[in-house]
Amino acid sequence: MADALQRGPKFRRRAEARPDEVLDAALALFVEKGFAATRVEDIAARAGLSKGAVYLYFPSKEAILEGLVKRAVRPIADNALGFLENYAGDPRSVIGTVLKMVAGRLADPMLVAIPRLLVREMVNFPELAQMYRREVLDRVIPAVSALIASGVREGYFRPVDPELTLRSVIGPVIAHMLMSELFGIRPAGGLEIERLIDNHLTILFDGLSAPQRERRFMAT
Amino acid sequence: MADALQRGPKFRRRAEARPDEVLDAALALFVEKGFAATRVEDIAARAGLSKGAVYLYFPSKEAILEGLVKRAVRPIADNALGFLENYAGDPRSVIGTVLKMVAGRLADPMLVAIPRLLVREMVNFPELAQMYRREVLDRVIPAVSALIASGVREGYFRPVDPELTLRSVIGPVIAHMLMSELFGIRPAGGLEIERLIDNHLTILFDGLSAPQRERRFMAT
DNA sequence: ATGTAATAACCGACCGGTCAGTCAGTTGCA
DNA sequence: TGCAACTGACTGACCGGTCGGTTATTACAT
Repeated sequence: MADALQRGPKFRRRAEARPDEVLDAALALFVEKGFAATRVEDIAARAGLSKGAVYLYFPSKEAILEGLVKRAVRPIADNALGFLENYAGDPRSVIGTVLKMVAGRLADPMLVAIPRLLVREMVNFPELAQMYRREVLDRVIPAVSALIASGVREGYFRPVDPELTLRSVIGPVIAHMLMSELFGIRPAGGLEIERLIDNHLTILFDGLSAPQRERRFMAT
Repeated sequence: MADALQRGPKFRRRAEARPDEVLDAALALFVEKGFAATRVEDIAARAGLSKGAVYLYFPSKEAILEGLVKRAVRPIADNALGFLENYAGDPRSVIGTVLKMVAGRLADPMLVAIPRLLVREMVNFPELAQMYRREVLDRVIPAVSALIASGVREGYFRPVDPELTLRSVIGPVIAHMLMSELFGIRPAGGLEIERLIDNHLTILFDGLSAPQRERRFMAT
C-alpha cells in the first residue's frame, strides 16, 4: 500500500521528492516480483501517484531500473572503501571488522535488494551489470586484495596469492547469505552471522586441521 | 527449409525424443534471456517444431520450466551424494576430491544452468525453489555437515561447529563461481579453479596467519 | 507393389488478455 | 487566470494458448 500520506494536500504538488518515491516503490516491487512481472501501474500506486505521473519523471520503465541502480551504486562502494583504504596495523583485525560491518549492513533488506535485483536482471540489462561492476566491484575487490597483499608483505600472512585468497575471505559470508536469503537454510543456533564470522575467522587465520595431526595436505 | 537437404524425415515421427528436445531448447533460452522474456515460439523454433506442437507435449509454458527442473534435479543430487556418503579415512582428502569434482562439473555450462535459472526465477515460482531445496540441498548439505562432524569426532579437525564450518568449506568456491560467471572477474593467472582450490585448501586446513607471528591455537 | 483409409505428428493463423506508454483533460495552488 | 502537477481512459504491440487444417506414416486390402 502507499504510505503516501493523505494528510496535507491531496496532491503532492511541488514534486522534488517524487522521483525518489517512485524509485523506492519500484525497488520494493522489483525485488518482490522481478522487473518483468512488475507493472508500472503498481509502482505508481505504491508511490501514491497515477501511472501517467510516473512518466513525468521517468521516460520509460527501464529508466526506472536504471535510476534505481545509479542511485544505489555510489553509497555502497564509498561506504565500504572508507573502511578499507586507510587502515593500520594487523590486517586481520581490519578483515574482522569489515566482515562484521558488511554482514551487519547485509542484514538490512533494503541494502541487499540492489545486488539481488541486479543478479536477476543482469541478463536482460547487461549495461547495468557493467556499471555495478565498474562502480562497486572494481573498486572494492582491489582494495581487499591490496589489504591481503600488504598483510603478506608485512609478514602477517603466509605468502598466498591475494586474488585467490580474497575468495577465501569473503566466500563463507557469501555462501551464508545465499543459503539464508535464497533458500532459508540457516544453522541451528540463533544470531547466526556473528557466530558464523567468528567461526570463519578462527579457521581462516588458524586453519581447520587439529594441531596434533600431520599438517600440509594436498589432494592433487 | 529446403527439402533438398533433408537428413531423415521432415517430421520427426515417433516422438519420444521430443519432450527432451523441447526442454533442451527451453533451458538454453531461459538461461540466455530469462523465463519471461522467452517466447514459446522461440523455444519451438529452436527445438525444430512449431508453437502448436510444443503444446502437444507440455500443457503450458510454466510446465516446461517445471519439467526442466524436475529432469535436472535427480542426477545432480545423486551424483554428489555417491561421493560423500561412503568415504573412509582422513576427511580432508574427501573434501579436496569433492571440491575439485564439483568445480569440474561446474565448468560445464549445461550443469550450472539449472541452479542459475532457479535463482533467477525463484521469486516467481517458489515451488520450484522448494523442490530444488528438498531434492538437492537438503540432502547434500547434511552429508557434508556429517562429514565435517565425523572429522571432528575422529580428531582430524579442531572442535568446530559443522554447520558453520560447512560454509567455510564451500564458500570460496561459490564466491569464485559468482565472480567469474556473473561478472567475468577472474584472477590474473590461468587455470583458475585448480589454483583456487589448492590455495583455499591450504588456508582452510592450515590457516592464513604466518607461523612466526603470534597464533591463537596452533602449537606446531 | 499399389491404392486407400486411419491416425499420429505437426503447423500457424487467430483469439483474448495484458501492459508499456500516450494524451486530452482535471485539479490544486499562487 | 495561469500553469504545473497530476489523472486515467485509451492504443497498439506483444504473447500464451487454442484449434481447424495439413502432412507424413502406418495398416490393410488388393
